[in-house]
Amino acid sequence: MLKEDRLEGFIERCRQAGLKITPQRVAVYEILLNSPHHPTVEEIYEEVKKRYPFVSLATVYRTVETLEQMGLAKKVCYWGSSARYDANTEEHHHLICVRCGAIKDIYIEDSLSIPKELEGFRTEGYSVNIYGLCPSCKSAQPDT
Amino acid sequence: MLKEDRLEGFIERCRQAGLKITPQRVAVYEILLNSPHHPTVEEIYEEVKKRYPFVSLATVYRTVETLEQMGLAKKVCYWGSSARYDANTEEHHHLICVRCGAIKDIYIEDSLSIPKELEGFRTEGYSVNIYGLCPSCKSAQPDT
DNA sequence: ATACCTGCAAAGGCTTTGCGGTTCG
DNA sequence: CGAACCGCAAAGCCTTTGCAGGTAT
Repeated sequence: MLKEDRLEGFIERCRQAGLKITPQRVAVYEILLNSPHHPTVEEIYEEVKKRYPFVSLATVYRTVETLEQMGLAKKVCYWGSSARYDANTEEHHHLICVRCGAIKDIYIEDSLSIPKELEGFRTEGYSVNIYGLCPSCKSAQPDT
Repeated sequence: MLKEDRLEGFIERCRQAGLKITPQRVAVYEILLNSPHHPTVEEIYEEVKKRYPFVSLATVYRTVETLEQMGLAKKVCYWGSSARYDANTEEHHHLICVRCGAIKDIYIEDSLSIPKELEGFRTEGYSVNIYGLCPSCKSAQPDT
């Protein structure tokens, strides 16, 4: 789906839900849509600040939480440090740098067929995280 | 590998590394070995306190970090809340309850063959997280 | 004896929350 | 106009750290 359409869809869903369409809110989602590197809240905040210098970090936190509840973004957790967000709703996996925490979307074939019921759990989905060193960390740390 | 052997191995490796074998340290590892539910640091702390009432939370944090560095435990991250630890070193995946955060080890066949080099990353390993509702949360929340 | 380790308490990040003023619809 | 939202600052977790006393080797 195109980004413009996704932004439109977001605005439409806000209307339906009685949520106000504020410039900050739109900016956060738009920035997230255009960030392939799964930014942290802080990073989103820095971007939003370029457009709205008086925005507060709390607003960004509140907005990403709203997006998550609407199913338009996912919190991507990783060892330590802070949470990152991902607005890519297609099926995909993550390539994660164990040194700097960078996250990259990856589309590989996987033939995992997860049963609806597993060990008493009702399953809803799954994710694959692949760990490694990203190109820049790889060259910074030749061998270990 | 048997738990007793793993505990022995841990003690042996501590000796080699010049690390002292303190009762607290051993207790943390032993408790982790016997906790199939991937306890949080707080939960490990509560268990250790049953044996050593004066243990401090900081010690548990320091010990799990040591275990992680030795490769004997892994930090298992999950959305929100606090980190959990896993001393199971066999290849396995995780079944995670999205409601209460409980984590269960799972052994399913997966035929993911991850190249050593992927999108410029040097890969080291991967993990599969399957999300869902655990038995007790499932009954507490019949349908949603 | 002497590293290393522990407990305590304080400090440090990240995230959430309360509140008064503001803005969208 | 009124509900929803924002910015600010304070408070809340979880986790780490500094320090002085204690313990394993």
